[in-house]
This record gives sequence, C-alpha cells and structure tokens, in this order.
Amino acid sequence: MVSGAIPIQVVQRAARYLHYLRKLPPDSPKYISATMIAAALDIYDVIVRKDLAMISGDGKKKVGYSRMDLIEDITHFLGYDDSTEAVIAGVGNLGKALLCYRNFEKYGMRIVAAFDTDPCLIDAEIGGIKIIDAAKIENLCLRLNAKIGVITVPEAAAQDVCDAMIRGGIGAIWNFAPIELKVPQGIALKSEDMAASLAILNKRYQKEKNSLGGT
Amino acid sequence: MVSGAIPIQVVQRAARYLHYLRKLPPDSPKYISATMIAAALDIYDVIVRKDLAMISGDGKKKVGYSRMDLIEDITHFLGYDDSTEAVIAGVGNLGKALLCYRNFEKYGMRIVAAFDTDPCLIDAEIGGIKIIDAAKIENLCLRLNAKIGVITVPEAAAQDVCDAMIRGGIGAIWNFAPIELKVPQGIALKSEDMAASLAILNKRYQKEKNSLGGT
DNA sequence: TAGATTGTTAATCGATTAACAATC
DNA sequence: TAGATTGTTAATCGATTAACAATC
Repeated sequence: MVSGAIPIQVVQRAARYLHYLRKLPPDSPKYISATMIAAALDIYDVIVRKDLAMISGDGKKKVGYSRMDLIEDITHFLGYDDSTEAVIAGVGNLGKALLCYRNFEKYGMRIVAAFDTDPCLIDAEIGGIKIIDAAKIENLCLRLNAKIGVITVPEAAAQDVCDAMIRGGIGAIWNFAPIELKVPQGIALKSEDMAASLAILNKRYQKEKNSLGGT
Repeated sequence: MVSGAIPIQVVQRAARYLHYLRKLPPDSPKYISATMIAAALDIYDVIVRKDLAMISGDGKKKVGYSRMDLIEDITHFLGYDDSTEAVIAGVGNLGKALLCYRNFEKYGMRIVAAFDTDPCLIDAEIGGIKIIDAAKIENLCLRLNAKIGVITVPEAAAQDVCDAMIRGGIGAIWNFAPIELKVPQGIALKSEDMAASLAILNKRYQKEKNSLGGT
C-alpha cells in the first residue's frame, strides 16, 4: 500500500509469510489470523499485523485475512508477479545451480541468457539456455532488454562483468562473487556474502556452546 | 574483546573489513586508519572505530591500527582461525558448488563428508570427498565429530536431514533449502533465503526506477 | 453480549549519528 | 605546537514491544 520507505525487514518477513501461506493445505480455512502466522513463524504478532497492514491492508476484524487475497497481495508487494528478464554471467558450479533452478520465474526473474569465457562451454546449453561468449554481454543485454544481472564469475572478473552489464542497460545486480562491487548511483545491488553468513553461523554456534557451558 | 552480545551487524561488517584488509597490496603502510577503511567501504567512520574497539581494541591514536594485528584479530573474532568439521547433505548443483569451493577452510569450515540418496552418486568422489549414502548421516556425523551441517537437499527432504544431523551431534545448521527448518534450542541455524534476497533486489530496483521517474 | 481479532498510539530498546574529549 | 587520529558520551532515529481502542 505505502510506497514510501519500505524497511528491508518487512520485505524479508513478507517472503516468509508468503512461503508459509502457499504451503498451507488447500483445504485450510478461508481466513487466517495474524496470530496464527506469527505463532508458526515465531514472530511477534503485532509485527505481523503491522506488516500486513502495510502490504495488504484488508484484514477483517474478528475474522483475520483472506488467505487467497493475502497471497496475491504479498506476491505483488514482493514484485514476484511481474517477470523481469535476467542474464547470468559465469557458468561454473554455482552458475549451473542457479540456471537449473527454474523456480526463479515464480519470484519474478526469468533468465534469458548465460555467459562464460570458457570456449568449451560456449554454445553448449544448460537448463535450456545457450551459453554465450562473455564478450557479448553488453550487446546482448541491450538486445534482450535484460534488467537483472546475476554474477557468478570468479572474483577477478566480477567488476568487469558488472561494468559490462551496466553498459548493457542492466539496472539490478545480484552478486555472488566475494567482492565489493562498485556500481554507479541508480543501480540496485544485492550481494550474497558467504563468508559473512558463515561467520554469523559460527558466532551463533559459539554463543550456544558458551551458554551451555556457562550454566 | 567483549563476548556479551555481539550484534549481527558487527559480524557482517567485520567480514567486510577483513576482506578489504586482506586485499590491500602487500606494500601498503603498516598502519591504517578507521577513516580509510570507512571511506573504502562506504561506512560511517565512527562505526568502524566502534566495531574495531570491540573486535580488536588496539588502535593507536594519531597512527591508526596495525594492519597485520587487525587481520589477526578480526580473523579470530569471526572464528575463521579454528577449523570446525562440517558435512554436507545433497550433492546437486548447489551442493557440488559448495563442495568444490575449497576456500571455506579459510573461513573456519572443513567439509569432511558429503551425503546423497542417489545411488548413481554414492561412492563417487567430488572435490576429493567421497559421497556417502544419506542413511548414514547420523552415524557418520558422530564418528567424524562434525559440528556444522550444510543442507542443500530438496525442500521435501530438508527437515529429515536436519533432524538426522542433530541426532548425529551437529550443533550448527547452514540451510540452503527453501524451508523454515525447526531446530531444538541450543542449535545454531542460518538459512540462506534466495527468494527473500531476490525480493530485496527487486524492491531496490523498483525504488531506483521510481526515484528516477519521479524527478 | 462476549470474545477474538485488527489496528493504532505510546513506550522501550538498540543501532546509528553527532559532538567532543583525549592524545601522540 | 597543530593536526590527525582514537575513543567516549550524548542525541537521534528507527524498529520492536507493550498497551489499548475499535469492531464485527
């Protein structure tokens, strides 16, 4: 509903709500309460209500929210319902994994081209997508009108690939390379930082161990 | 230094500081200031100072921080310096990608076993690790004294695999399956939620587009 | 009606930002 | 000394939590 400034937390929780709602058995009641969702996902119920008020805004007092309407509204809120063309650069193991995971279409992203520099890979096909010489990134992004660029190349190549994509009109970069990409203003960037994730897991693990030992 | 409650943000930024410091050319000055780091990573300098005070605590006024000491202290803070045994379940494309990315040892995680249910994969070897029947998860985790469990199996199998790992003494779960895993108290859990990441990227992209059009 | 529920307003909490003191 | 720097204390900001009003 509101389009002012949406906290990242709301977006993250919205993805969880949607996942939960979609997985409810088809014969579940038509309406569901924020209290139920909150309990299932281990979130404070007032937060769920505030989020849903922002996202959807048609809760019925005493009744709850229409499950179907909610699914539709959250899908729209997250932008999962209008598909954006994407390209991926780097067809190593991770690139292959993403290419084969065709479910991304459910999340509003359609991969239309894959790039690599390896002559053995060029012209091969993976997951129904032909692999193209990375030298053609800029031209092909323009021609295909791709707006999302997924980067799964080695660290050393990532910035160049990123620059080429942006010259090709890409407006959003999803980066899996372990590097701090520099992008000009106006370009959206989301980096997956495996090292940071692992560090967070480590810290949580240490904390659990200590609180166990300390008791 | 402090082990009370370390905000997740500090851990995340620490990973970025470390990455930046490690990549400095070897002939860089011995000391580096928080101001420099902050400028390079686009972070407010006082935050860097506060983080470093918490992590390391030996900044020298007017001089800065010894680059080498800082690298050592952050490495230790993030737990990258003591290696923990890990197992991975699910040797699909993503599992393969993680198995082959041997760099995780730098981040304190050593993969010592891989599991799958596919008879074609069992006994094969990937990245120097032999693939074992998933039925043996519990026993092998115990025998190998593994503490981290990486889950890259399909959604439907993830909770069972998780439970087996925990019965096998695993204390930390790194989950890549698109599901809300339930773990008992005392078990550390970190989930990578690709759908949420994509939604965040989408929202950022929409915002950029709108602020462009709105001007 | 009574109770379950949404939704809003106020209070709390924690992280970031700003201002400033200390010092080599 | 003056200036660059760390580090601390206070102010601001935003998100979560708590209390309560509205209502079907």
